Amino acid sequence: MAFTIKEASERLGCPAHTIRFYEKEGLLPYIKRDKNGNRLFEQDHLDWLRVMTCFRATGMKLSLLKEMVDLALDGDSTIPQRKAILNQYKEDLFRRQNELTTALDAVNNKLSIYEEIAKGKTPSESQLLVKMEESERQQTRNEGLTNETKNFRQ
Amino acid sequence: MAFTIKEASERLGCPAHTIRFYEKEGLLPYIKRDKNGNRLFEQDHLDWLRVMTCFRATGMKLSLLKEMVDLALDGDSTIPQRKAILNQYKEDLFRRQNELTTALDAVNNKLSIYEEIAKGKTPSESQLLVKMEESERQQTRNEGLTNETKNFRQ
DNA sequence: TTAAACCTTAAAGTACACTTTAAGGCAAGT
DNA sequence: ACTTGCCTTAAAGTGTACTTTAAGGTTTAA
Repeated sequence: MAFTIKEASERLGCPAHTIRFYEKEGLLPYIKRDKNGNRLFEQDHLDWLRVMTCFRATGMKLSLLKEMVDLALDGDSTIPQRKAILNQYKEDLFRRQNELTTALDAVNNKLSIYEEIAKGKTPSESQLLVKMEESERQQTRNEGLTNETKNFRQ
Repeated sequence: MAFTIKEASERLGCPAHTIRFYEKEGLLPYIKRDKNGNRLFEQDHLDWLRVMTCFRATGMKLSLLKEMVDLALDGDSTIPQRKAILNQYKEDLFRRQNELTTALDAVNNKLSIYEEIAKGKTPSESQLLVKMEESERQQTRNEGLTNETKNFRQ
């Protein structure tokens, strides 16, 4: 069974123009056409598009996807190269996971500081993101000073 | 104690030009200057820069960082807005975590398919990313056919 | 005193991934 | 016949975040 570009677009939640762009970039080889030249997508194309969307959302560049497609077109002998690419990408994914964890910690810390301020408590000096709050509470004291002498601490 | 831009750059692993760019965009208020106009960074600035780098690496846009800075400059009364921004961002982080998990699953699946191929096994029909391999093994059979009749399945 | 190694600014350029625009073909319904 | 709605292409435009360039000022060591 074959799908029109609109059906593909709807199924993937991906703009038709983007799909055409991907095909033009060589990321989606061997798309057939009907007698009017309209694209016909097979389920396999949708599957691969979904994978590309997934990899793109997590930081893989189009150029790397292109490399993988080109290697795949060259046959099984390129599997070692493709394995190397995916293992490298996997490292990237782990690094991103760590970055997300760090960012979540920072956000939660910031939010807890807001709670402390709401309760009228003084936040700890050493915490990340605390200084910004302190500077805010200095703002009234800073009024009337020149820019040069303001001691805003982000 | 104050740091030059080079010292700040080295401590953060962030190009000096990027730091200047951030200051110009209003993300780093109240940086002092020495008598020659050279920037002097306090520890607080480095701390905030580190937070911005952390948030940037996890998808926060500069425009949102700018909003947060501007709100912070307006004092404690803007804490509800900043809380809303951070809670929204937290949702983004969770979504990204899910996307990473999905991508890792897809990568591991792909890698396991490579193993199966190495062992000469036929990969399961229904698995994500399998079709690409199949199409590769079809390549030899496809030779001699026109582009139109090729049935490459990505 | 002059070269190296910093620093400054403004502005232009780059990378990436779309996204939009313009111009037009085909088929089905009224 | 003609409007609607789908499709096509090539090319230009956009947004984001830097990054590089150009031109020049200051400090320090040889």
